[in-house]
Amino acid sequence: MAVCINCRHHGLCVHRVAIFSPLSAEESHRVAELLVHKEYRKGELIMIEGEQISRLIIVQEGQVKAFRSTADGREQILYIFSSGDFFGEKNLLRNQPASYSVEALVDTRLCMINKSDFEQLLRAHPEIGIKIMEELCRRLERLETAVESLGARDGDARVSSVLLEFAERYGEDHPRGVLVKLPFSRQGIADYVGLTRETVSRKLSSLQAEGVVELIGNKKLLILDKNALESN
Amino acid sequence: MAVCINCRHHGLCVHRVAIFSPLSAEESHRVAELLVHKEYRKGELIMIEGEQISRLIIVQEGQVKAFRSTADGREQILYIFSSGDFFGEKNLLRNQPASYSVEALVDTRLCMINKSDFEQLLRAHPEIGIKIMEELCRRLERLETAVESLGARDGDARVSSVLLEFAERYGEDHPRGVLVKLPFSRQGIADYVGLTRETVSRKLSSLQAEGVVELIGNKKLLILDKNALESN
DNA sequence: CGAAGAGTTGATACACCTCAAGTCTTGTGG
DNA sequence: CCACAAGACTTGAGGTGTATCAACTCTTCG
Repeated sequence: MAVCINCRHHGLCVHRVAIFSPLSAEESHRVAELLVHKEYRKGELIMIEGEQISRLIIVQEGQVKAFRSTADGREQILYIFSSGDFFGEKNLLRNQPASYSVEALVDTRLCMINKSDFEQLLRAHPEIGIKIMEELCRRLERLETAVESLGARDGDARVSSVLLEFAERYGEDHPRGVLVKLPFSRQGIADYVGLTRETVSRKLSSLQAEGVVELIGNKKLLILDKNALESN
Repeated sequence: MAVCINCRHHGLCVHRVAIFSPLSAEESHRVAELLVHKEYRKGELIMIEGEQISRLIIVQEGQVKAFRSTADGREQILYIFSSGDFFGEKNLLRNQPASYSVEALVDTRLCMINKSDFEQLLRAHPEIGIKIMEELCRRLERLETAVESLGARDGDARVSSVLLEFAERYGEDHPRGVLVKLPFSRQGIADYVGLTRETVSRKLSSLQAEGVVELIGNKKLLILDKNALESN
């Protein structure tokens, strides 16, 4: 059975992907054979807004950001995709070009499945369609919250809510609170919440001065008073 | 055949709904019998954020807004649903409570299909699932654009792009440009693009002064120079 | 015709952006 | 391992755009 090297070394990557969970063990192996793998270094562009790709792309290991660039040179980050997440589905489901660009935040390994294989799989396993719908609903809810945040909340509230979001996704318990590994630089946080890096820096500093968080270098942060963040 | 009065009078409402387009004529009639109808007056609340509804709700005739309310009393409008659009799918697909409230913008007639009937339909007609995925992708793209607009664009650009969006959806040809029936009051536009009603009013006035648009009462507007709006 | 609601316009305040200087961190080559 | 350079972050000062508050006008409808 011709399963790729990556999959042999790291466990069948198909198993990490929620949308393939309806597959039996045997079917998983067959799907694994359809997958093409590719690696990207931190900072490399994986997909470009407007591009017409014809595969579903799955993050096997690593982390990427999906973003749009505006005419005046600003960048708005829409999603962070990690291990098990997929993108490129718009091309498959609606024949539309990519509505955002994707860049690796760290060294990242991807799997890709081409359109016709994917369509066949979808036809054979309608439950995969259900899984995809669930994921699309989850993204809709995330974006609805983002729209609310960007449209109706001030800077303090946006920074607070992004910290809570990161705590939820990337936080780990710590004797004095929650330790969060930040997926972004200050600029990245700024591009995610629609502020400038300077403003994000100032907000974080004042949260630290208030004793709500403790900055640990530039890539980590300890949330001491979660309630204070939630009350924003 | 017990098809409801509304449907007899106005044509089978099932036919207006894109997601039911895979159904044959006979199946449409059977689905029509499963639908419950309800009417709402302008301004009435149809669904409340956090509510656990267990039906898919379809707009048969009229128009509604979907929005979230923030702690400080602001409102962020997320979607405008018109004839043929559906909502309440989060409850069905993910067992999640409603992530937004829905209010009638004009007198509106709705159809509802309950959860188990819908699930049965989805199982019998996987193409309906595909249709729903397509629609979810469309909404994702709309929200991605909204996030970009709210996060990385200034007030002028937001007003320009909402006018273009309305022109696309509600505009009709006119000798001097495109005539747009606005679905919202100034406050509504403000709640849609994340500004205040005063600011929207000022932006529209200055667009009029520049000869880009012509305000016709408060509910209509004529776009004279579409290019000028697009260059924002 | 009058009242209530919606829209406009003006003055002021303030939050965030911009620009700039300085500090801290990270990575690289000697 | 240290020195240095490049990049990231912080902090400050000043400008700008939008919110806020307030007065006024226009529209709608009983």
